[in-house]
Amino acid sequence: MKHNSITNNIELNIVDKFNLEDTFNCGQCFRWEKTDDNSFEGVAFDKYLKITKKTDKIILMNTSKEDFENVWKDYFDLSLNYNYVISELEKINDKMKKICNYSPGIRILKQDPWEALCSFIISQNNNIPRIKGIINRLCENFGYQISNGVYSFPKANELSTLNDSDLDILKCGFRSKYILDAAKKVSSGEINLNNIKKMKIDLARKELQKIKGVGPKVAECTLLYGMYRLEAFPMDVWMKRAMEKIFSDMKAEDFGQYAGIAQQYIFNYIRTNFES
DNA sequence: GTCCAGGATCGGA
DNA sequence: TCCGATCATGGA
Repeated sequence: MKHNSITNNIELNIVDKFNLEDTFNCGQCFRWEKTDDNSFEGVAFDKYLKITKKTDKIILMNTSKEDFENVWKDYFDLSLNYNYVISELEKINDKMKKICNYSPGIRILKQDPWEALCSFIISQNNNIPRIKGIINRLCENFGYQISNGVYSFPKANELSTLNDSDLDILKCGFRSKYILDAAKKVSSGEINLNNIKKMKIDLARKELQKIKGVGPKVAECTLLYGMYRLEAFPMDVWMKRAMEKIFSDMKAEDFGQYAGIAQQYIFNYIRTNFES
């Protein structure tokens, strides 16, 4: 018989400059919200978490040691030394150094591959508040209830049996048929996300783009946020703007093995500093 | 009313 | 291969 695991607060001494607000609000995830008491709450891998920062500590509230070891430690990418990553990125040039200094507390969240794929299909030609709304409705209508008012992200096989009109409730427009195509191909095994995760990146890109509604940008986001491929470098309208204005002499490949993290710092910088 | 949002697809040059 | 129109929806 399975007994309840002991829940408790888990305190982490802040490694690097880990900043919750920047990490959750930099456009890589859509299921974390700030609470009245200046914490954040969200769901990942079917687990709810409330997390907060107090001076020199990050506090994971009411969680268990197992969940920390099995889920959150990886999810928050706690094994990677971001001070080292930043020191490498700063070698690129002075502009990159300045941008690293702007929001050095961002970490790449190691999200579930299917959730990342599905979320970024929804993100196309869309804005972040509406993306969050659509994903909320997706979870409330087709996920299962984890606890009061908290829902899981529906799995591919849970969506694969639906038809187009079932998704009308999401109000996601032309993206419905893309979500269903992805769900069918992933649940049938025609597209195997676990295999793609380990492929050479060019082949991985091609495989993901076999799904309708998945082009270069969505594939790149899936690789970076859902498959921890830090060399992936998503180029959206903001990044194109930044590459023109700031890095006109550079290409994605010039940012090295941590290009994805560089991209995240650049994206956050240009999106929160847009002028003229 | 027009424009835009972490784009992709389609048809026609 | 490249380019413009189009795709739903909602907020500014």
